[in-house]
Amino acid sequence: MLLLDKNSFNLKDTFECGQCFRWEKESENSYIGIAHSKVIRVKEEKNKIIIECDEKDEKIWEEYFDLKRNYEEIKKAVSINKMMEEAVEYGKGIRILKQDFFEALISFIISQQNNISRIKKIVNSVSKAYGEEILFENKTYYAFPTPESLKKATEKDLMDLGAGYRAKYIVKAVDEVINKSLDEDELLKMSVQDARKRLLKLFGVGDKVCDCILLFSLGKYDLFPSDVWIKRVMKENFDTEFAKETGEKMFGKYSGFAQQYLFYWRKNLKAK
DNA sequence: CGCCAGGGACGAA
DNA sequence: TTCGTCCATGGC
Repeated sequence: MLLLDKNSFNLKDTFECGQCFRWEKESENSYIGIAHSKVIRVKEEKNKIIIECDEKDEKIWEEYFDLKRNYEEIKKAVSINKMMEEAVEYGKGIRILKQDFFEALISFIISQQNNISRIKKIVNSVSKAYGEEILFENKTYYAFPTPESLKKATEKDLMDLGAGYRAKYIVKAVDEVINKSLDEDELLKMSVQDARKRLLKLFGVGDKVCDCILLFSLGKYDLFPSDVWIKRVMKENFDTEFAKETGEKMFGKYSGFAQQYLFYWRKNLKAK
């Protein structure tokens, strides 16, 4: 069990800002999620955030929840104008989760041209069909499948689970992970530019999905993944069609954080 | 019914 | 290089 000060960690902001797909609200002040083949509950009580976990796993969750990072510093640094101040204020409890590489790879392939509730639905059905069962408080949950297990899924299987035209992308990505043509450790050793180039070679992985994988699982925080919402907010506020380039120039090593505050704010709050 | 969703492949110009 | 068009699917 990890006990944290509530400052700069809000459950709703972190789990519902669109970065992850396997967390569900359990009650007014608790969420249950599946990550690293474990089910875990995070609660908010008084002024504390409580991560219910085994003592032996604390290191895992410390990394997953990015607990060592000073988010107050980041928020100050990206608050470069009125809009950013507003976006940061709206999403001030966001932490960028460090998710499993294979899970992020497949999940963000699924995310393309899709909406968040359906992404979650598909990721859950894939997990239920190919992931390991986890029993938690007398309920069965399913871990995100290993590459070896997901290898059993054919394109048709994945279509039947709702993946749509992305099914063929998933099959190929799984193959490349299995045969080590795509390897997490190798990506980590590369420069960001080289890691991008490698991921962009994958069938069905373009700029946006590539940046999400790098940001949300490999800790490349100097990227500014640009989807329709980010393009919209950058166009509206900076009159630019080049959201990614402009964002990365403006926010540098904090691009990924800035991007997440903006996405969450623009998508949920601003009408029109 | 048409439009949209955390896009990308593909062929045409 | 850039630009249309198509791709599955469900919610509204």
